Amino acid sequence: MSNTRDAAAGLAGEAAGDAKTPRTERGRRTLRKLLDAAAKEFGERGFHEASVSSITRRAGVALGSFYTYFDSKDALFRALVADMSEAVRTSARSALHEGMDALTIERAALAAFLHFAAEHKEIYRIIDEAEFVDPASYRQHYETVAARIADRLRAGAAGGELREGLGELEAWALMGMNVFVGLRYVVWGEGTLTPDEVAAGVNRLLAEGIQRR
Amino acid sequence: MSNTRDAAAGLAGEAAGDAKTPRTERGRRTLRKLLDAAAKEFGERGFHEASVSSITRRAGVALGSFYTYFDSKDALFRALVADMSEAVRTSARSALHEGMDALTIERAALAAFLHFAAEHKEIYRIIDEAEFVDPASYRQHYETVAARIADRLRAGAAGGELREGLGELEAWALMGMNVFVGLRYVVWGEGTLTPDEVAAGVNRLLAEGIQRR
Amino acid sequence: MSNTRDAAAGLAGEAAGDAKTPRTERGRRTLRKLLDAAAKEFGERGFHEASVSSITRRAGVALGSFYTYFDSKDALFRALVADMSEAVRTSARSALHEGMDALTIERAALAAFLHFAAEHKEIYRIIDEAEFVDPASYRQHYETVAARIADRLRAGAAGGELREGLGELEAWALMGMNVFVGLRYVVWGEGTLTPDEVAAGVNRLLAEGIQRR
Amino acid sequence: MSNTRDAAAGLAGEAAGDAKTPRTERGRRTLRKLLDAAAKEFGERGFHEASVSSITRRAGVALGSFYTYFDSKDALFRALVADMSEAVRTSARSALHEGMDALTIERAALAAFLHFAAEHKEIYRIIDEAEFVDPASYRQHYETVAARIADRLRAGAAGGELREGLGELEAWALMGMNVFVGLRYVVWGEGTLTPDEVAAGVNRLLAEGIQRR
DNA sequence: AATGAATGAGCCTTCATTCAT
DNA sequence: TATGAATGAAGGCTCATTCAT
Repeated sequence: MSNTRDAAAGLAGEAAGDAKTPRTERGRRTLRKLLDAAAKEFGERGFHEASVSSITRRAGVALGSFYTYFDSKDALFRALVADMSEAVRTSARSALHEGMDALTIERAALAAFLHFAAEHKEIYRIIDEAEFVDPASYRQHYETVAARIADRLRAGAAGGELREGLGELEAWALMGMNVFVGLRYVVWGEGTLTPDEVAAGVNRLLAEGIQRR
Repeated sequence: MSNTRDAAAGLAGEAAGDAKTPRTERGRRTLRKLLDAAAKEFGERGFHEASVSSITRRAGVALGSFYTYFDSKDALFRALVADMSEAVRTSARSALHEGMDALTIERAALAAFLHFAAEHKEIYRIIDEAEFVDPASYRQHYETVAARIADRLRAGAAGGELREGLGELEAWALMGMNVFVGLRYVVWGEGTLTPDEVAAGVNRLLAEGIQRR
Repeated sequence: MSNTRDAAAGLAGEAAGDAKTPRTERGRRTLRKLLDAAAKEFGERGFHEASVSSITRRAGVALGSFYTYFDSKDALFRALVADMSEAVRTSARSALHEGMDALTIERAALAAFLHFAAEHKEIYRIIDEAEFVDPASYRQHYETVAARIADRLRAGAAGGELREGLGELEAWALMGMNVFVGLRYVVWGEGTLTPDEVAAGVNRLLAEGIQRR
Repeated sequence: MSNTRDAAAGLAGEAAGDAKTPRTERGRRTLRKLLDAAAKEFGERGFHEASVSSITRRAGVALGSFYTYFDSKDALFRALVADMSEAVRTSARSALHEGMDALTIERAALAAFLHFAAEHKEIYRIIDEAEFVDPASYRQHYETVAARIADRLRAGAAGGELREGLGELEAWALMGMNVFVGLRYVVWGEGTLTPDEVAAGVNRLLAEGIQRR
């Protein structure tokens, strides 16, 4: 994550709240190595199985150096969650363009998310584990995403493309759909459907529902 | 969980796979106390923060007694996940009756799930944490639930109530909706909507979709 | 051991000091089963790896029954060591006959010991481990054996068959030879030499020494 | 052991196989303290009664430091056995000089061993206990020593000083003598005979045997 | 006598964090 | 900044022994 431009932005932003700001270029590189190693380690083994020493070993820095950049293992984890949360939202946002109709927007957002998840499978484990390690950020992540979706739904209704009465409830439902199909078809794979096929299928369900007409 | 009739059934069934069967009545009581204490402890503190010794303290039995009934902390957790997984499915199944139409069935299943979750809030933490502690059972839980939903959707389509082409993808989407609205409105509460209102709202979304017609 | 006549005698004798005497025939059988199971268990796994519960499991009796016959795991071990110690000495004694000359006596005693060890390989582990579990009986065992050997050597010298001046030192040396060749050729085997060949070789060494004449 | 020159050599050699090599001088000191404390602790209480925490307490280092240098209590024990085994052999070897005749060599080797044992009484307990804790190294120790003795006996025979036909069997017998007289007169003491007197007595037995001539 | 559940002290090991260099 | 040794609290698990039936 943190080796992409978006993440770099994220890092400079929210993640900085938990990481200590390096003063030298060398320090900046060390911090980057730690963050990358941590994303892999947490993604593969989960927060509790991951150890600070294996993260530093992976990053190729000394154990003690860890505490030059983070106050604690928890702080690193929080930085990472914030980083990823920001990155997912950024990826969705950048998939949306002027002039798309409301349904197309939802499809594009889901497709973007699925592609993102395909490249960063750690994201599920890391954000899900926040429920246990840092409940506040877990909750905040989903509330923020839901709020965005709700805004789009209301805008669509206001624009006459979507039916009236859509709001928070529908946003959460929609978000749940997206998360679960991502888990099933992207993370667990078994490659039956591509991200775009999944997005199309879900979009139809979203548009028409399941009732025969 | 294990103090409900359903759970008792579950215990005798799958959970027994991980717990050693007591031979005396006293032993049966001790096992029950341990399971109940564990559900609370894991629900409140999560797997890693929970300690065997605090579970036994809660249960009012000696530390060593734990190992009379479980091979390890992990084994207890697995027993609990199996127990809960079984119990959720049982609660949904028992809400369905002959003669319900396909959409009503989905609404009833969701409402049942929400009511169940309201009474057993631990279920979210415990099943979610299985992703980290026992990934196999986590996956199996959701795959089993999805398979049931998919069956119902196909049956509804066959019966002419639902549109053609519904299958696994839609089942996962539907399951995701249910799980997330449960998290938002039941577990996190803030009491804005009752379980039945949530079920009704989601059901409408499911039936018609979001498109204006 | 304890299922041989000699051992039974031993049991009624010294071992009784550590085992509680059963009052009924059923009790006698249970005690016997425990002793036999213990000899196997201690022989295979050593004192510390052996557990009271696995001994009772092997013996086919309930865990609690153990304490009907022994005060502790240590007491059982002591009983066993005494039992074996007695049995080894008995086996050597019974190999000696009137009219044997002094060197033949030593060869017969060693051969008897080696045959005994071949049938009761546990003996090495059990007696050796006494050094750690019950040092007094370890020491006593070897001192008793050495005293017997010393007596025989002195008798041989008195009878004019052996040279003058033999005593405790030579007895310990002789005992060490016997124990080590038993370890090498009987317990660790590799079947290069039979007990009788070993006894013959050692006896020649004993008779003539190693110097060229 | 490790505070002697020989042991220091041993440490750098075989023992290093089980201990992690320290990178700083301070680390080297800590490792040394642990090894010395362990030799005492194992010698006094035996492997099972010794606890890692009492070893570190004795060494004056924190509990956790133990695991900076050893993977486990077992690994420490193995390191110690290798260390001691090496040290005994070294002490014997260094007692032998050019020009000694075959019998003198054996006497000198035994005397050296007895003096060594007098200063390091732990050696008996530690090597003997290897039979239970690490059987492979126990066996290897004695096989190595026996092989050395056998080589010397064959060389003596080739040189015309010892009789023909000496080999492995006689080596084991000789080793057994040495070990047992060491146990009796050095470890258990009672100071009746000095190491040199013991060595002389055993050497005569070895040279002439016990038969009257 | 026999059974098997219950007890709890004790031990090894891990690992986040701090310190000295 | 960087390094790696040092620290010690904490926790899972074993098992000899005792109890209740």
